[in-house]
Amino acid sequence: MDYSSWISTSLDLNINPQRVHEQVPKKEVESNILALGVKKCCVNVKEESEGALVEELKRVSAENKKLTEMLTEMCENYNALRSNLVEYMRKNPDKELSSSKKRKSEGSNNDSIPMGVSESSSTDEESCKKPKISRAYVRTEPSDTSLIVKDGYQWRKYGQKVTRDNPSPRAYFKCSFAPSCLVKKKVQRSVDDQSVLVATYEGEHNHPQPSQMEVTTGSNRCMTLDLTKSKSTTHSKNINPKIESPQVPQVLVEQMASSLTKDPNFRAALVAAISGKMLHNN
DNA sequence: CGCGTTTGACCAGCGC
DNA sequence: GCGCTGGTCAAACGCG
Repeated sequence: MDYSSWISTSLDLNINPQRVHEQVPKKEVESNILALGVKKCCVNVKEESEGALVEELKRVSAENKKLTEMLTEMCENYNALRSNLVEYMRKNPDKELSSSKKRKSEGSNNDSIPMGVSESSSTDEESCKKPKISRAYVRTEPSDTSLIVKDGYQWRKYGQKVTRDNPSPRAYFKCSFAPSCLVKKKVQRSVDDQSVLVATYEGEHNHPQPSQMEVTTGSNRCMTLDLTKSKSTTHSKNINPKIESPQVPQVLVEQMASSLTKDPNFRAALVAAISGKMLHNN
């Protein structure tokens, strides 16, 4: 299975301050510019600057439209890929499971739900006995050999093993809040795509995230389809993704928007762009 | 010196 | 019962 296609959901927006006025067609920018423009017009009505603002507004609107189209296209691609993947898994039902004789509960919980995150499908009775299990796929730099997944929580590594069905080592982590928090995490590179880390979470955190910022600022990793934060990125419970929901594209959109607005680099670029535009127009 | 990581040893579940 | 395998432990080690 090749993850490289469906994981490339990044908008890849260039937030370089030098170019940001061309690359960030956010409605937020538009509204800000509008608001600023109105204020400015009230104070100092110049036909010249008014014309420039109208032109700028047109340009930003066009960019916003373009971005919307890109997003629509991306969602369509996502749905197509998802369909292909479901079809593939239907045709090869034992491809993923056949390679290992699953032990204990993991076997019944790792049924391949083919997206960025899967979740335990155990019954209510089983869920009372077994910790909730979910998966997250994280794209990393191919040259990055570490098995670190920035998910906002602090983890303590307690072991590493090379498993039979995957030449890449599997790292074992416990939540650093243990023993009060018994959540465990296993991280291993995908056997099909070495640039993809597969993080398997067991259990639920009983405490808030120590650091939300690490998710977006800690590294250059691209959290691909981390639907563990699909409901709200501000909520601490983040290990119960619902990937079967037909609203997944909307979730993706929300997550991307959330990531963008939380990204300090993006915010800085936004501020620089607006400031630069204001100075330029003055 | 304290804390986190590494890594070999050990344990337990499962199939034969 | 034995061997294989995944998961965990804990001493050694490194780093700040």
